[in-house]
Amino acid sequence: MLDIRWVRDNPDAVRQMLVNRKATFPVDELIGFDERRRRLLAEVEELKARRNQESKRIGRAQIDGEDVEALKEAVRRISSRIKDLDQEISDVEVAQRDLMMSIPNMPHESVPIGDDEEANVEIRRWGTVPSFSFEPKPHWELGEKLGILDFERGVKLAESRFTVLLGLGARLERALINFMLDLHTGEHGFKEVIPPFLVNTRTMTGTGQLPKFGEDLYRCVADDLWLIPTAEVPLTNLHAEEILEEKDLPFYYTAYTACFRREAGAHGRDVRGFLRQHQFDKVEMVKICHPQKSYEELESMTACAEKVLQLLEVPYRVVCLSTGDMGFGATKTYDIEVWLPSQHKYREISSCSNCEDFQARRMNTRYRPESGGKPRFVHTLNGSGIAIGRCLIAILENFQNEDGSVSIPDVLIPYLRGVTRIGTPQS
RNA sequence: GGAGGAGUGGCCGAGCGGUCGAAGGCGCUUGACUCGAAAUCAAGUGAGGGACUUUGUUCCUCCGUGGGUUCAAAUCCCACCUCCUCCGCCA
Repeated sequence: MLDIRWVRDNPDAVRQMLVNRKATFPVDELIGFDERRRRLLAEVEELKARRNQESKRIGRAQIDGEDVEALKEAVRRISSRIKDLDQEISDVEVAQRDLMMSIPNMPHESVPIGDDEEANVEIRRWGTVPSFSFEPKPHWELGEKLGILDFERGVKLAESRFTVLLGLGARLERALINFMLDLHTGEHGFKEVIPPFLVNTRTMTGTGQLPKFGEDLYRCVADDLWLIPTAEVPLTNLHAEEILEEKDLPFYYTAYTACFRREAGAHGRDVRGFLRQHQFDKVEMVKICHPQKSYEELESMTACAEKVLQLLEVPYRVVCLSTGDMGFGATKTYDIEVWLPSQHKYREISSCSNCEDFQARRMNTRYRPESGGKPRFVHTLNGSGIAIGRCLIAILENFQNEDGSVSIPDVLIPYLRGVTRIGTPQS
């Protein structure tokens, strides 16, 4: 959520942002609501001041034994008018807030302006793309042949885009989770969290999934709870409605959770394989920090995600998303993309974003400056650290051998109790 | 799920329908005392929004949440939420 006072003073900047993001939003309507709200507020507050004064007068007059009926009647009329105005204000506030909840965040000035992923800017590459002496197979072929990915039974148990992991596939998934959590807690200073996988509407609204993107979420209607699409939601909301001490900033949280996404707009995209699932595992990183530190925190958090791939020795690149490709709440986003030999291109495996105070406003998460003064909004960041399923894909494809077996990256071998290879070599 | 009890400021805890944004205590901040600390004493110490002669004064709102009664609600009524105790069920 943006600051309405800032929007009021900078409507043209907001309009330009909407063009850059290829979004539409009724800026004038919003400003109209705000003007009306403030006008009504001034009127009702004056009436309330009068009512409070007159009521006290009635109390005193009664003690003195005066006749107060006429006074009462006058105040009754004021109260009735106040009630009408309060209702009107509440209606305007609801309407205004609904609109405010649907404006995307202002991108940072360093973000490339463009319509879509074509305008994204590559920042750096790491590792060498493997060259195979044979035609590398896609992960779904490798996984099925090795008996570690079962797509048919996933569909049987649930529906399409659900997959069963078996044997060393499940073990590898779990090894990746443990490896990443150990890295972030042991080397990067994150506190490990196990949050609820279902959250309420308020929490979903705090990070920006609601009200706009409900179609992408699974919902438990009977209990009015939603399955989390990412651990960003519960982790960022840990401090919702709190005033933190400046000296306690920053907070670093990491969590493994399953993530649930309806993929409503993705029909026909990545239909084969494990890349795009309704349920997938992810280790997430969240930072809650001082406003002046959020951009350096974005750089260091991206480095934390990169470290995972460096230790696994999987080639990747980092891109800075353009205004048209960036998420709703972000001011700046780095995507990390891993090399997938079967597709001969880089595919997203992590997304690290600074949201500045956009989510903090929605959640009402503030800190008290040490120098004194009013509480101020914190900045929040989130990043995949990293997507487990896609990481498993990257390992299967990049570490495949000609005989269809897959070698295990050195760093994971202890996590697999010494297993160095999935599938026995045939030659 | 059934039966009871409770929700007040950072914490504990008072609060006859009007002078209560809320006693008292703890904690915290500042000052005095001290070589320094402790103790003691004094003062201050919630949040949000608005106005103005914009660092000070003033107004409005907030006592779990939302309604209602009333000239006036922390205080009365209703619903909901959360927590605690006991019983039942359960990984």
